[in-house]
Amino acid sequence: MFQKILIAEDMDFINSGIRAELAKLEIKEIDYTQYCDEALLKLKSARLNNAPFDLLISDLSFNKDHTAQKINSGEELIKAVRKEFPDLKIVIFSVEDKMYRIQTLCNEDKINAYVWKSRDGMRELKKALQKIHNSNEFYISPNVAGALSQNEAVEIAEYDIFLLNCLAKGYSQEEISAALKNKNYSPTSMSSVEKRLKSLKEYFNANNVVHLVSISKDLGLI
Amino acid sequence: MFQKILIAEDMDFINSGIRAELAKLEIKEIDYTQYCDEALLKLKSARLNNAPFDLLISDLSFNKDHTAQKINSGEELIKAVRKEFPDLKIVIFSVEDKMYRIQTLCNEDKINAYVWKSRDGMRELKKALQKIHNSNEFYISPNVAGALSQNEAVEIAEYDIFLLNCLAKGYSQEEISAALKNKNYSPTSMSSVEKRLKSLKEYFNANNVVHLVSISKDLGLI
DNA sequence: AAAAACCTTACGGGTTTCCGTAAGGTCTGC
DNA sequence: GCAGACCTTACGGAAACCCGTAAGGTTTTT
Repeated sequence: MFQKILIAEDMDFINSGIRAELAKLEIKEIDYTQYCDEALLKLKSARLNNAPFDLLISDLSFNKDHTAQKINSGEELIKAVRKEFPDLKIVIFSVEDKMYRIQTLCNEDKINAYVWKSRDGMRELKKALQKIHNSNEFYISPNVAGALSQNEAVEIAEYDIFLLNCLAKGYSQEEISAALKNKNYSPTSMSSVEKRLKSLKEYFNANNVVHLVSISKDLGLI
Repeated sequence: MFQKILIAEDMDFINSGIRAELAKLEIKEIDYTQYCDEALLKLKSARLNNAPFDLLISDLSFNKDHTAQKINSGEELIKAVRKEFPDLKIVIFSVEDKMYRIQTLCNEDKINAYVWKSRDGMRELKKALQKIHNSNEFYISPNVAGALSQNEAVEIAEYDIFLLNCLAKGYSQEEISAALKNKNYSPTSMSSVEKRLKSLKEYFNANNVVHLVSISKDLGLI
């Protein structure tokens, strides 16, 4: 089994749960942190001391608190870790079930397992550790596996996210056009905004822009 | 301290964490369940056996699974428990920070503590147990205490929630009027819908209906 | 180099929403 | 019983959005 595991999880009651259960698996060393910056530091420090971690288990959302952080989310942490440790095995343990975010993590950040924080999340976490330790197979919780089996990934550009965010904030199309100019996006005309919104509505099968924004919130795009 | 505690929490990894930490507090008996129906049954059964629980710690959201339930949420569980056990101390331990839902629980369901599942959630859970055991004082996590200190609670009628849900589903105002007639709400004219939406926008300080729906989702109204 | 394809923008017309006003009905207070 | 307040609805005009078409510029393909 894994010998040295780092847990990056901001909630103390979840940290306790994971540590209590993993302790039963005869894992020699289990360390943990509630902060992303400290997680990266611990990984680096361990490598320098010739006693590297062989697994990182990380949450995705880290609530802000008084401690200023350079790395503000699990996604940022995973990117930073993957850059620095290309071969380290990484398990995401998250409540997130939004298709868009899971796809990005699996396809771009090359995580080794995605475990959904469901009722049987701990049981699945253990299964995932078993599976990825012995092989290079990828593990994903059955309930969210559908996020990856879609024929087409949701490919929404940063431009579109910006549009949707402007809509959600109550901007008119004229104001959206002005905001696009402000941020040096291209194109910026109102006609472009109209056309892009029309195609987004078609893509998501939305009846109108209210529906579009509602769907986007449900999908976790904004 | 409390002698016999029931934990109603659907996630196994959180159950583990809470039990592990509470075991350190010399609480004689800690039972748990992942299902609402079973929670109510356990409370009733214990009373019948003359060995009642003196505390219930419950989550709010319980994901559905294959096991059919009559009670489908923490809110429903709390209502049912409060009806049957008026004096039982109840602590909510939840990730929920939406003002609207917290207000309803505290004002209507008379819970004894609301502990937000934050980074220090476990530490706060312990503080809450200390506080409510010794007295009838109410405990709420500092971070979400603001939800109760608002001068006016958010008082949105069922009619308004219906309106907002229709909007989020992409209905036009004409379609909303028809849906209101269908459900025997009153009033139902398009003019009434216009006027009610106008006043909701004013109430929430929304620029337009897209903004209104976005705010409503953020507040947890829909 | 030229043609074709694609992108951006403007524009006009239709539809929906927004907003205020007015009329009629109901409820409340005197 | 009546006046005043409030609610519901209709309506008209303005504003915003929706949609297709057309023109000009840029990129790609031949």
